[in-house]
Amino acid sequence: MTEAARRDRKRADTDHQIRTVARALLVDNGAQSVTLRGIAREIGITAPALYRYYDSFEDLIQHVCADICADLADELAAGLAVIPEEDTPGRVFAVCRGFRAWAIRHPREFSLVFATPAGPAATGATDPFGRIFLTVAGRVLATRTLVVPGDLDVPERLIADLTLFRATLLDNLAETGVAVPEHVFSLGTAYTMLRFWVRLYGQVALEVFGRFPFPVVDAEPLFESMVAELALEVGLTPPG
Amino acid sequence: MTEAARRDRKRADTDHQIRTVARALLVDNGAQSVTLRGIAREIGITAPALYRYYDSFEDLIQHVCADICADLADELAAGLAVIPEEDTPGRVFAVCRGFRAWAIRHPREFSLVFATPAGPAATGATDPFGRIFLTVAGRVLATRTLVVPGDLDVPERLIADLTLFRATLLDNLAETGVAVPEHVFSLGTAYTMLRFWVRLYGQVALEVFGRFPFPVVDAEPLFESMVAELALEVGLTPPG
DNA sequence: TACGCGAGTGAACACTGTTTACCAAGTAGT
DNA sequence: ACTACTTGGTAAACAGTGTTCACTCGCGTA
Repeated sequence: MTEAARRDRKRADTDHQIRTVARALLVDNGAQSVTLRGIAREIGITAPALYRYYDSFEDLIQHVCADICADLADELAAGLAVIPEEDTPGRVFAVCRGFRAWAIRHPREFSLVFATPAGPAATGATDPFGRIFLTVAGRVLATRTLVVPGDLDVPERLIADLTLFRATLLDNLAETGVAVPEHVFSLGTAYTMLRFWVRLYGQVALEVFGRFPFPVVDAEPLFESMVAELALEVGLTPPG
Repeated sequence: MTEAARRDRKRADTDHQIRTVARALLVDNGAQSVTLRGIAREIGITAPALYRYYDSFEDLIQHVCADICADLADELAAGLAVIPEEDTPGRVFAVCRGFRAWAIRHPREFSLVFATPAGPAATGATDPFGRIFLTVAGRVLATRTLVVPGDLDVPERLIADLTLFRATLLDNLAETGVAVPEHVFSLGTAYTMLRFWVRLYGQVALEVFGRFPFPVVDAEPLFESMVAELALEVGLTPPG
């Protein structure tokens, strides 16, 4: 029994090593240098051995994506831990700034995770980053100090999707141990989170991909002004 | 002399054919199926011959990107041509909706062009899509019926970049024959355009990539509400 | 002790982008 | 008209890719 456990641990060990090496290759030498043979060579085995751990190359990098998302989640959570729970504006800003800072510090990981068209299957709750954003932002908004549009103000045609979104959110929060009374999480709250995400993603992706319609020399004030405007709209007083 | 012209035309012909076939492969069989040998096979030549037309594979798809952007620009321009010049709200909505419609109709082209991290060199005015957005949106905003923040209201740290942006814009407009008095194109206008672009790109990219934090069943009302909100903020009365 | 399972290997297959040497055709120069 | 040169194209090769198949070798269990 202990023997089987040891064997399993060793397998999990090299499995972890595989993904670690893959990520190292990605950050050091770019996405097109992460290859089966390259990974295998780096850990001292041969390429076909990797098929004992993953069904295909695609399968491997999908798991690498999951790892990356987990790290991003950890970093956001760590940044959030420093800020008192009552300071909702501070927490919101921490998440936004943390996301941008991570994206800038890890542009290749960001590209891999966020610029790869995900099949319709990945849009569910299993989506790695979905959990991050849902959990982190959900915790913040659970303190319900936001000024959000009332349920009657959200566009009628959005109700169906927003209801689904809220359900996903509450499920995810409950799963991580945060119980949120359903009545404090209005459809307006869900709508606000969605708008947050659209602008945050747009701003960060444009900056990382260099797709602003002109050569921006310093994107930070642009980002700061956007998040300040965003916070203002939802009734958060930005910290000085 | 006519002989040389014929030769040049033939060369331009096959050159055009190359990019056309490359795009067809992209659209029909996905990005990973556009390959030098595949393209060559489709037009009845062999792979190394393509090097008479492009320096490398990367060079080729870069030109394909340019073609794609040109088509997008044409489509936006065509949609804009139907709407009278005085109807600024209609024109703004046409651009936004046209961009989304094109992205949904051509998801693979969209991914190729907008989800590929562009080196710092491509962020200049030579960037293919930069010209589109700049030109199209610039023409619209040249009618100056927008309610934009005054120059004194734009965040101080943004002035440098916004000034550069405005200069790029005016240059580009002048280049396409639209002369805009500099005083009607305030920094606030440039700022507004940037905010427009961030949200539009974020929304469309999230939809095409399937990266919303929950499985959206009908993204259109989400898009419509976003663009309506956006228009409202800049003082445009949305059409019924 | 023999069995079986599982990690790992080596060779092969069908690809990929890219380079080199070569070739045929047509233009240009004298 | 007869060279000389450019131009578009080819065949072969090279290094590398994901993937498969047959085959080991070692370890845990019956």
